[in-house]
Amino acid sequence: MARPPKAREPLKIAALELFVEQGVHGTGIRDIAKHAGCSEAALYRHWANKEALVAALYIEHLTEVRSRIETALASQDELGAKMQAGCAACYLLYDEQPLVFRFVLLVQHELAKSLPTDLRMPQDVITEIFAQQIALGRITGEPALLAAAVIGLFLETAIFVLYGRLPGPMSRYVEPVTKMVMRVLDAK
Amino acid sequence: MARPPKAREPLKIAALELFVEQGVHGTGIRDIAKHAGCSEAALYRHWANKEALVAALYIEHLTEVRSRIETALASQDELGAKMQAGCAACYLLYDEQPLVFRFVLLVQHELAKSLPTDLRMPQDVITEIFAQQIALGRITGEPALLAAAVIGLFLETAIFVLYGRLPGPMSRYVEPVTKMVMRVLDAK
Amino acid sequence: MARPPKAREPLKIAALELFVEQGVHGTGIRDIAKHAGCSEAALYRHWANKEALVAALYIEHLTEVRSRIETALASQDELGAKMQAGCAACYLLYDEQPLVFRFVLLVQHELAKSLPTDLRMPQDVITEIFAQQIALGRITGEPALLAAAVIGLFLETAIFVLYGRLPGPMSRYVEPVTKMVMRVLDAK
Amino acid sequence: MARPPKAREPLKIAALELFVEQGVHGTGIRDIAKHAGCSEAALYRHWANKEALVAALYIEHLTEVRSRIETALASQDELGAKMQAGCAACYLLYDEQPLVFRFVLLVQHELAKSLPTDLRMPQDVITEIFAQQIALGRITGEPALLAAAVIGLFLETAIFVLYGRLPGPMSRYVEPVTKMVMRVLDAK
DNA sequence: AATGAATGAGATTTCATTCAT
DNA sequence: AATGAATGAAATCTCATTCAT
Repeated sequence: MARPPKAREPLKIAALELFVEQGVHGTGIRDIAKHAGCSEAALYRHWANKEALVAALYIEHLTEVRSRIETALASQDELGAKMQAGCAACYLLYDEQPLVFRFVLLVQHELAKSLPTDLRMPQDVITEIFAQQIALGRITGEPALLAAAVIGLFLETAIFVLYGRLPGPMSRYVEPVTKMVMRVLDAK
Repeated sequence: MARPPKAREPLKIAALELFVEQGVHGTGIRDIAKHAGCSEAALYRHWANKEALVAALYIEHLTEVRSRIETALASQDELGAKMQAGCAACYLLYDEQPLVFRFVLLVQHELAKSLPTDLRMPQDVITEIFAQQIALGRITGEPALLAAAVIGLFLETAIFVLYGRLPGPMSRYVEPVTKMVMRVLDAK
Repeated sequence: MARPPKAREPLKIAALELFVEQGVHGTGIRDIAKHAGCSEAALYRHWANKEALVAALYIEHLTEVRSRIETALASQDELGAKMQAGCAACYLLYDEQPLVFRFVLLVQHELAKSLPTDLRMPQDVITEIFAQQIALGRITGEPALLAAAVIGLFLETAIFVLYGRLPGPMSRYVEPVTKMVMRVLDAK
Repeated sequence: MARPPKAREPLKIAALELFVEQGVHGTGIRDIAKHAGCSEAALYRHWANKEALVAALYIEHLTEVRSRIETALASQDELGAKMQAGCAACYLLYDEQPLVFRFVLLVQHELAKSLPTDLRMPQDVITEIFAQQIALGRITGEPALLAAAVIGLFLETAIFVLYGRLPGPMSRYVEPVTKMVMRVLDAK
């Protein structure tokens, strides 16, 4: 049996931190390896290159976020409760693991190309929920448009907190954001 | 009278196009010069360095967007009409000059550091409008939070169109987005 | 009795294939190990390093080729018969074990330095044969020059087949090449 | 007007020398730049990468060799005279510009892939000559096979000189090689 | 015994910027 | 004035080899 990987997790942690702090392009392999306490070459045993590392991190954390949302939404029956639960789940994540949330948020546009096209995104989850609710007659409108509105409302609030335009912690906005979301949805 | 500079505009156009397509970090001086049909050194005649070019472009276009919004908002008295005018102004810009809109939208996070901190942003404009409306008793709430919600709702719709999750043109969403914005604001 | 090594043969086969396809310098240890279905470290259990593997492969296969030639030449008395037998032996090898032939052929220049200088080469065998024949008065000329001519004539035909300039199989050229060789030698 | 290129020719000369001495794989960009007295980056203004430099050098010198052969062949009417002129032209090149000849000779197999498929090779020239001579009834046989035989005979003699198996200068072999070539061709 | 992780050294290549003409 | 050549520094990545389990 070969020795167990000792650099993999430190590399992931270092990369996440530095990508959030300095941006993906602003962070070099050197930086990551130094912070992880290993050689630069070690990175290449675990990921084909820097881009693959970024994509793997993004997919991993995006999937985590998506799962949280799915779990939260499935835990409630009524639309308002679903929205509140989903919002709470994400905003708590923001407070508990700010790096994960920020990474997913900040990196998304840099990756459009190199992602698998069949990756299920949080947007898909929200859009489907709204399609269901429309089918049930609870709300009206175009599912994708409602999803865009709700997600934007929800995310930009987090960005305002991120850039200091609104004071933290994030969780304090669960209630007011949920209310605004429900007004947008204009549910019966 | 001095003859007009020949390389300046082509360089700006090329830079805008390439920054949107490949990102700022992904675009090199050689790329820009080649697309502009001039030499690499020419760029340094007009801007101190690449960073200055990026900042100048961003400030110019952001200012344009902000001015459009200010003009549109000032052209109307009532809150609903203001929102509609501002939304229409921006979404028309999206359809007419998609590069400008995308540049301002996509490049913002890449630039957080290297920008003057006193730059007046569209967010400031919106936040002030809401502060005024609150002072007038037309709406209630925290101005920055309302601004975050409205801007997010408005922008994410554009991002959905950008990535093909919603069909274009952008201008078709002026009315429904305005309606959702007004529901968020819950104006009297 | 010790159990037989399990990785040795797969490594040799994989190395041979990859060296022929990609060149010695273009083939890495990881490539070889992956193709052989074993670990990279396994290679170092059987050879001191990559260079030693290359040299061992080359010497083994070159010796095989040389032995075939020696055996074939020794099996006949008359010069024409010798040439035909040697040619047939090699061209049959080409058809039966194309990798071996190509390896010896293509890799030789890549290796000039790292080989033992006292390695007996096919060229030496041919040169000696011609020296004998000259001593016997059957042919005239400079042995090394005749060897160069005959070997070149013989090898370049194989290279033409290798690159598709002449159709295979190689064995179809035994007779015409032998005839040309005999005309070059101008034997009595 | 920009400054004239000062590094291009020194880079070509250095590359040719080092490739012949140490092999293409054994020669690094560093080596080349140091020998040329310029920076490593200078190379990339003139060629896209190392491979492109190798290919450009090969094509340039191969074309030169091919032109010499074509000129020599065209300068004579009779087959024997053509062969002698072609052989003399190449062997003189070997003596005068040994680097060029060795480079073309040693590098050929490393490049099979990255070459334009429509590159006219010396082999094509020889094959066509023999096809013509066959059409004229001067010789008989398969043009490509005769070309392989003649080229191999001719080249391997040079390789023997290159590796010290035959004494130089190369030009001393013009006459005996031409005679052997004519015996191979068995011309009327 | 055998693995796959880890590494140091070095390779190629990119880049924004400066320079010489 | 304007070009394209040249550059130093750094980035990414590769490689043969050694190490720890």
